[in-house]
Amino acid sequence: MPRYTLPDGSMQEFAAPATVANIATAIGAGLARAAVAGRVDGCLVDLDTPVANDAAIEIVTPTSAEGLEILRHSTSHLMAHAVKELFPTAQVTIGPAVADGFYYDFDYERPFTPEDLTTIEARMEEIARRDLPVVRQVMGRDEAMAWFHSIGEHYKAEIIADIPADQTISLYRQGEFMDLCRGPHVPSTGRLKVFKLTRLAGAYWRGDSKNKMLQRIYGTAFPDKKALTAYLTLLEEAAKRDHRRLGKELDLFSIQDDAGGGLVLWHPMGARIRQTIEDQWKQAHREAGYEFLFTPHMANLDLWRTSGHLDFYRESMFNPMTVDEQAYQIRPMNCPFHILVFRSKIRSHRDLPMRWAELGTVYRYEMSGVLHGLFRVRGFTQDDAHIFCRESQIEEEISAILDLTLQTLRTFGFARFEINLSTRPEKSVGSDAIWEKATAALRGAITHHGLEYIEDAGGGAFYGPKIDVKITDAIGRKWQCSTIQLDFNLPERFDIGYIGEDGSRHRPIMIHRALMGSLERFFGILIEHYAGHFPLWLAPVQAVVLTITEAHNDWAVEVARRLRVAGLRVETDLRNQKVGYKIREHAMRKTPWLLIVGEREQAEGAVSPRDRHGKEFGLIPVEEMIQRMSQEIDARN
RNA sequence: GCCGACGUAGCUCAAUCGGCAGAGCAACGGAUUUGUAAUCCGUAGGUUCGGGGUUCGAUUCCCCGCGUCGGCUCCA
Repeated sequence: MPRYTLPDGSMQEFAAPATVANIATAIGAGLARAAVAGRVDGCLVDLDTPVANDAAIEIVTPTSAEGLEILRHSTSHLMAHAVKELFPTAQVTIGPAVADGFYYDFDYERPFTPEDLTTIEARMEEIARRDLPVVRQVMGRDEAMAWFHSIGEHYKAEIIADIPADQTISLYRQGEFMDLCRGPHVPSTGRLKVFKLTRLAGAYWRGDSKNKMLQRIYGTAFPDKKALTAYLTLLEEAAKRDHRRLGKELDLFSIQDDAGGGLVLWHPMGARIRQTIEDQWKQAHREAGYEFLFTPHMANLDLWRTSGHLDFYRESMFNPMTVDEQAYQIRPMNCPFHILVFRSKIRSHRDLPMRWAELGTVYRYEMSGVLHGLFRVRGFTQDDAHIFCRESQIEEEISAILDLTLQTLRTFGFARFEINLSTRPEKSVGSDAIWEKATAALRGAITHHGLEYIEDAGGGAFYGPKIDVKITDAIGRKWQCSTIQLDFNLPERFDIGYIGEDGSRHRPIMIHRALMGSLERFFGILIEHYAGHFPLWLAPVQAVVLTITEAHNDWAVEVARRLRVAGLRVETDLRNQKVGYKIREHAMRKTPWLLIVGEREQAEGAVSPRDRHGKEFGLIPVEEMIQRMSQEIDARN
């Protein structure tokens, strides 16, 4: 008499071993209908799996992350099934669920077309209507390989060869279609109702550019129509916020062939925003006890040899140039220069910690195909800093950096963070002792802030552990900008040291950190986060004074002058146009405040403000308006 | 770099089967003196991404190049 424990602690008792589906039915018909798989003592299984003994049972539905993943994975099989029916000579390869849906890679003699996608989708719907049971079966390794070879699915056979010997080889059959898969899967194709094929792409077999290029079809699936619609709406919203589009519309920046791909030209309005960002950054760093450095954009190649970049970073570097028969390298990083400054004289333990920041522009070679607006470029400015400190100072410094990081990100309107701690990888430099000590210090700094974190064991760089901070934007997308990395390698390579209290020479700890990462990329993220509606303190034009008729020009100019004196970025619009015309234009430029001046305003020394949402405020004296705007700006922190 | 799609005026887009390259917005000129998201009239604007080919004739078809966009890690 097996007894099954449910997540809420209650029990279900059966006379004989039941399947997961039976248990779901016993709990409720609605749950049974929604169920896609089960979790038995923590392991995901198909619904028709019998559970012989007492066990903890959980019914998995598409409302959970793993249930949705199963739904999508099953939909990818459905797609492969449809493709095999329509194009029998296509070979199936792999087809997992991914973040927003799923994909399946095929090897086929000709490229698929967008029309094929429509056909495949229609066939998928048809197969779903057949409501074919999806059945798991286990096969011997050799038998499975032979069978896949016999039906011409050589990729599948190759995959089997790579599956560890201790793992069971399972296959899933739906009608005539049988695919190698670990599972679990939905019980029948009829369960797949809401899906959509989204795009075609090339993808290398096993992600390796040395291998054959396969054809990838992306799609997505959801538990219900509403969720799919919501997803498509999000995509539209993201497209509306696209920084490349807004960058053009608002005249913020451009990237032109005449200069080169991945090289950003900041136009005046974009440059204003950047200056505001930089001012904010500098102020925060001064307050946090940083000094600023300026270092060159290129250096003798030997410097990069010493730093080791020439060995392990070469494919991201531009080729060196020749200067007076010497090789020079445009910089992909700033750190070696900061080390040279450190090394320029003898340092005492009393000097430490030293915090040196630089808005350092670097150049990195990116393959032409990966360049993408401001997000992936070849020249960008890092808000870089290096802290040289003693071992005993690590935790305190990391803690201070975390403070500065979160404070900075909050200022820019990000409130949700995800913190990742990456620890020692297999290949690494530095002693066990220092790794342990440093990792503990990082962990300590995070918990000291009362923050949650995700530990990525073995995910650190070879030269030290690190903390990465991800932010969530206004439409829920995550971006990693901030990084705090310990470095046990460069101090060694450059043989830097300080004189300790004991009079002997010690190796300092070096911390690399960037809060925004790349100014270009961060700017792109800000544009999309705010959808171009920058908060007042960042807006390139904070207010436009616009007149009703020419009779009010003098007053408009005077209003603008007073705002400007108060430190506000203001323009006038004196054109002989109707107010509606001018309002529309400035509204489209997303100007936060429009200050309308006419007869009444002029007579009373006032303006009639209109905010970016179209809200009107009546007559307000100029000085009061200045005060209101100043308060709005000060509220950013 | 590789696979696929795309490339027409500053922007957004049209141009039937291969037959005179167009519209709206923006720009410029003029009129209008206007109260909360587009006043009217006019003018100008083109190497149809570049090069080559097929053709009487190419924005259109073919080849090469350049660029843009979507992808190329997420394990069967």
